[in-house]
Amino acid sequence: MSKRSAEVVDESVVVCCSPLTAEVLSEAEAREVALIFAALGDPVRLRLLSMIAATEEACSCNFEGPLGKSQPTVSHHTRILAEAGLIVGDKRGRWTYWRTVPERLELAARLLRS
Amino acid sequence: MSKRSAEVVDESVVVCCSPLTAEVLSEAEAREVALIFAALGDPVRLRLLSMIAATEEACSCNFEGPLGKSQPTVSHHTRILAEAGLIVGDKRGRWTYWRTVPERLELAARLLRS
DNA sequence: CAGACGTATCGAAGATTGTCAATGAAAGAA
DNA sequence: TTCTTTCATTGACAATCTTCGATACGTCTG
Repeated sequence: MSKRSAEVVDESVVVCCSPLTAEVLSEAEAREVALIFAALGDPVRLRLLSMIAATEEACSCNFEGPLGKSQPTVSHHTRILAEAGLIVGDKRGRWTYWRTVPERLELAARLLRS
Repeated sequence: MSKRSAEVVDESVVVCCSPLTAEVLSEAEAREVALIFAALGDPVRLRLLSMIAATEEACSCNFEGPLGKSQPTVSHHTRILAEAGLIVGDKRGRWTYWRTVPERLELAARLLRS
């Protein structure tokens, strides 16, 4: 969380509906959309995302083992996914429970449909 | 082209249909899917892709100006998009004409739908 | 309170990536 | 043939990214 919290997504440029193939992207639009796909462009984060999706209410401690990555590394990746708006974390007690943001995934999918 | 040609996509792991959120990805699957999204995770490549989609039969020389990038840089990005299977190049005479691969974009979109 | 636990942050090492000047290769024009 | 044009490749550098050990922070337990 560089700004305020993991669930804050920069909405300075509103990425809405039209597919990439419908009109040429401006530089600002491209920069924001790239943030979403870049978050999806890492194998560890893809597996992390699918693990979070597999269980509602997944806590970070469940990921280190299956991913074979250290705790700081897992924390780093959850942060990037959260900054891209793809997941949100719910801090309850000592644990942080993560869940996906279906609308954000749907938005990304819409961008790719022609 | 590290292997044979820009349009050859490594199909060692068949990425087919089921969304990321349906089941936990294996490491090999994640690695291949990440290749697609990583290709989409750069602003210059996103604009390049949308430019190619905007005109059927787009030649590389049309991109340097609008993108504000050098010719080798444009070539580098078209190669990455091609290796991800998102575009294919048709070399006719002196020009290379690029076009998108809708099925590949549709596949990427399907991976994101829950 | 002190200790254990889950997570985030810091700092640094190593790998990967984006970029461009220089060069090469292939095709048409003169 | 020689020159020009279009694109790919090479080599190099800076910026970014992935990773982890060390450390700090907040929370629960005893």
